[in-house]
Amino acid sequence: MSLNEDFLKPYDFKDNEDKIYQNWEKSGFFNPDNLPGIRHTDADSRPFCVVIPPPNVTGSLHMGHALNATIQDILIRYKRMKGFKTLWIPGTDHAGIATQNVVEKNLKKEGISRHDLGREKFLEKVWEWKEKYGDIILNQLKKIGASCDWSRTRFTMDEGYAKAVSEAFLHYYKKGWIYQGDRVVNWCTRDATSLSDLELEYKEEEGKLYYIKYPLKSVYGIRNTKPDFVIVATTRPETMLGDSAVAVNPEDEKYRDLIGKNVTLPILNREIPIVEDMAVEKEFGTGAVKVTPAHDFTDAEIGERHDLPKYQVIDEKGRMTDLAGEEFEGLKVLEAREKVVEKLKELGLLEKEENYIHSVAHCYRCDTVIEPLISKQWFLKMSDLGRMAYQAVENGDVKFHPERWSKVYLDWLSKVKDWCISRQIWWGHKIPIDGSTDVLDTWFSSALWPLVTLGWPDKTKDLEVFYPTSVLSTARDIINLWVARMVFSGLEFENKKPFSDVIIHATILAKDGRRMSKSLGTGVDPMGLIEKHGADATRFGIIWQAMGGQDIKWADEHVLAGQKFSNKLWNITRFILTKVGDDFDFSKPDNISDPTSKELIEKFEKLLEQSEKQIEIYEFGQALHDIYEFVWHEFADKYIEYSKNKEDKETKQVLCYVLIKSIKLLHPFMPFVTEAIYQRLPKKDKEFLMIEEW
RNA sequence: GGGCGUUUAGCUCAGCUGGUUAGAGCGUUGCAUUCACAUUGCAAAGGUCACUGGUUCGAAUCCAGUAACGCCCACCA
Repeated sequence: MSLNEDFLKPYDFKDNEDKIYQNWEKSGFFNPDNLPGIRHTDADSRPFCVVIPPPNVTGSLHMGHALNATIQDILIRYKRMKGFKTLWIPGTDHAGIATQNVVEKNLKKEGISRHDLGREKFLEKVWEWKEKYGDIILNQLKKIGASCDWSRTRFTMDEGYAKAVSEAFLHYYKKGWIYQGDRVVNWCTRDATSLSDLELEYKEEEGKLYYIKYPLKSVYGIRNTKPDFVIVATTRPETMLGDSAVAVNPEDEKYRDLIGKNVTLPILNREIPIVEDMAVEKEFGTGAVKVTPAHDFTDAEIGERHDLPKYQVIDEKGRMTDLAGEEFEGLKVLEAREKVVEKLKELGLLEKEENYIHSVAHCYRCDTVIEPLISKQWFLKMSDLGRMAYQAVENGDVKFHPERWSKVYLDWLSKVKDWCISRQIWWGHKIPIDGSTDVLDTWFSSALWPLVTLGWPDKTKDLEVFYPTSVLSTARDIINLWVARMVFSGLEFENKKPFSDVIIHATILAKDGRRMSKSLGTGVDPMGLIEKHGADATRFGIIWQAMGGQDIKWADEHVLAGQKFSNKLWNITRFILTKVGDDFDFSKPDNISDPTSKELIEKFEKLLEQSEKQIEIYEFGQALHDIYEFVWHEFADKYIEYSKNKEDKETKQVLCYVLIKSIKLLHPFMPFVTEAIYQRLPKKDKEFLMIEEW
């Protein structure tokens, strides 16, 4: 027979990948409604459904996305070929603060701030931006071969989503689980919004520990033999202006006699009490601590226990308030710090200062130092929800892979605090109570993702058929931020866990083990790899290195190996087509008489069985290694060489069988080249390898 | 302060429940090009499996401890 002309040169991914993807999309088979019925008797009657962790609309694909997309696509393609009704829902997240920041930054180039525009106009700009750039990342997913059902694409601020979010909020509200409270929150003075604990990034910083003398009221001017001061140590002297007590540990001998007495707060000359509290560490500093209930989390709790007044001395913009006193009002925090220290020196009340390294919270988006301050926020009670989410994993309803990540999840939930769900930004879902200008934390809407993508709160067919979904694959850093919250949302609103298995995939690091990041210049761009080596090769390179969930120190050469492997498959096919000519046989050989052939088939059968097992337990890297080893070194290097001086029908049949089965086996990993090969096989009435039986 | 992970060939990593000469990819060296493929084949070099001690007939693998590196959590002001 004559070969297609393109078979006469090496495999060219550029000639094939885009074309093939378009044909897949045109076929409609990404949509389970169009998929030919369940073809397997062993297929579970349940469909197989995955929701994509929606990437931010601001983003473009990074290596983590590429890994995660490949993992999900492997599962989806494998299950589709196994005959399951298979659905992968794509979409994007509005990513409140992140997106608002990007748009603000763009406006800044034109010299405009969001306040110049006003809320409504600014939001128009954000929507414009979203329409223009929001789909980039989805198109990049197509490039990598992701077989998502694009007709079901969702956005966390689309119409249905807004309805769902408000329904969820009101549901909690009616249950009495949502309340408003004056609380110390993590405040980003740049973004002018509160942040949750999970949105912070701690960094080790060099600071100073200041030892300040607070004059003892009761002995002031009476005796000079005993120390006249209580000395407290602090890294933030400016907050002393908001002090309402000094606290000591009740078991601390040094201060036992002083409990209940008063000291005079220097500078402001306010009289404040000395209280006892277990939260105070005897060993730290002097063992006595200043208490600033409006600007510190621990202090707020101490204040609560002792009914202390709260003096807010720092405002939402990070400037000192009138309560800080005339000479400090209006100063920035750091300016105030300097001035307070100066003043204390003047008064002779600064005992000493020490260099001190401590970790300081920063905004994870804009890197500004967090200012804990008291403000009115909305909270969601976590006691019941937290327990529900905890139990789902504890009793094995939801399983983590690798299992060890369940510990991270359980540890966090076992001491979870109420969730501050309000944010003072503009881009997001408005809190559905009249008069509130706050928006909800982005994760409030993300928590509903598996529900809303299937139609909730409406009782849709999709919800009935596909909920709960099967597997969630995601990164470790959002186990608490996102996974835990989806679990309790699912249980609360549909009475069912949102998914059974959670894959926590590897983190891809730069080759030297550092984080991949744009600013460090350590990032590798997956789109660049696809451009250079093809999507199959990129997927191969990624999965080749993804062994057992271990972190990956990225090594490019495996992508090259993947590209070579594509070409190898191509040439194996070319050889077999040339050899068997019109005798191409798609049936499985039985009663093999030739011992070499028999041995090969036995090995192959074992590989098939083993690969299936490995995919089922999410050991994709190992599966790929084994398949590669067999196809290249058993089949090509040995058997094909052996077959060269054999012309019998049996040998030819074995060649055909192993080839066709191998490209099926590899299709979930390398969908393009395998499809390209399949399309060139002499088979009547064929559609796509994508929907062939595995 | 807690928790977790890693340490095997020059580099990136496999090695499951302990069992013959410890494997792969890339790299290196030698040989082979009218033979499906040079994006190739054949062959070779290269490892006291972090360290110490223990269990065992037998340990890269199990146990205890040490060290180095990395990550996460926590209210040390």
